Amino acid sequence: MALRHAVLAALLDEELSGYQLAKAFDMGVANFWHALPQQLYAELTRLEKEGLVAGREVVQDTRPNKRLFRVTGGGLAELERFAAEAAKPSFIRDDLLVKVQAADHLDPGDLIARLAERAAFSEAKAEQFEALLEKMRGDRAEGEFLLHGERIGPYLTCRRGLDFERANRDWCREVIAVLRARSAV
Amino acid sequence: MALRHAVLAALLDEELSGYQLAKAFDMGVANFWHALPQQLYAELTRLEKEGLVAGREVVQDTRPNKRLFRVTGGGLAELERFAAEAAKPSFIRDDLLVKVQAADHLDPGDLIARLAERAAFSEAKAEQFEALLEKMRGDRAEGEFLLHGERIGPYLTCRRGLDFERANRDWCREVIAVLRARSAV
DNA sequence: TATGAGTAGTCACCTATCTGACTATCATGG
DNA sequence: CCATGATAGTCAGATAGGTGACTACTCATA
Repeated sequence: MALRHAVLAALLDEELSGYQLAKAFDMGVANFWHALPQQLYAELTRLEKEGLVAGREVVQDTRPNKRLFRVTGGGLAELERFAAEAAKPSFIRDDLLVKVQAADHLDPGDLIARLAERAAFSEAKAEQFEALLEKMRGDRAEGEFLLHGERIGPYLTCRRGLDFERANRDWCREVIAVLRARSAV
Repeated sequence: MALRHAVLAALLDEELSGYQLAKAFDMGVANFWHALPQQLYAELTRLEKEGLVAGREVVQDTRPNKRLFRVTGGGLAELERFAAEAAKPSFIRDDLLVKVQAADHLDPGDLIARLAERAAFSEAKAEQFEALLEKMRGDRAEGEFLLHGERIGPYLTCRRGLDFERANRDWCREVIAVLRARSAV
């Protein structure tokens, strides 16, 4: 159950509402975890009950009221504990890879269409990540920022996300090229 | 529910028992999916009930008997259907990334230890994949194999797995270097 | 003046996946 | 002769994660 830890990690730098957190999980946090809003609200409720985050009601006149959450000392301790235990090895789990595995027995046209979709998606994601990275490091050079910046955690995970999406995009294009070349023969 | 499709894809080229399938899911298939033996036996039972795979009993005198499964016409049709529908975008979901996201608030020593573990793990995985790729393409050059080989699906997914693990390894090493440099300041 | 998009959040259910314990038999090494 | 590991498979139960439907208010725009 690392969703709870992903939530804690995302709340470390900013006080966020469930709604804002859901947005974060669609952007920056998406580099390392994914969750739907419903899961996040549920997790925040649990975390608050356990004292790992603290919420405070913010009354807004022009919009619906919201609850902002921040990580408590207990929450930070829980993250420390989590960071100290061995991380489970991660693996790709991807529909598209399953389809390519079966490529020799399937219609290449369908496959090429899926690969092209994914290449475009990964390209767009990569651009988002690049923009995020630029925003985080400001006008500093990357080396300088990584050595002296205050919040490098999100930057480093975003870098991993960027490389991942670029690799996805390149792989999709290579597979498309291979399938096309074989069809042409 | 793509586990069923991962199982079908894995059974396309070879007739396998549940036990052998579990081994495949620990090696080659691990490039795109992961599952425990229990899940595989359960899935095979379901697939057989739906007529997507067919099992046959093989009596062995020296070992316990086993059931070998192959994909039926219905199973292949199901894979075709699956390949034609849009693939869900995949995302990294990784404990280690969660930990790095929180890096600015945690003990760097713990983190560096986890990163070093992962780098070693990814390095080992990458070597396994390299060996698998060599085995698959035999003495042919890669370009030649991809153009004229018979079973390129598993090769292409393995290539993706190799790149993924190499990227993991490199990223871990970079993060370690950054954390060390900041500690030294 | 509807209509849709954005903000903010909740409920109920379902299914996928993981954990841990279990039964067998045979082969190998110490 | 006993322990270990490989082969081959099963069951029960827990938890994580996903799906779909829903409320309610405000703002912009067509």
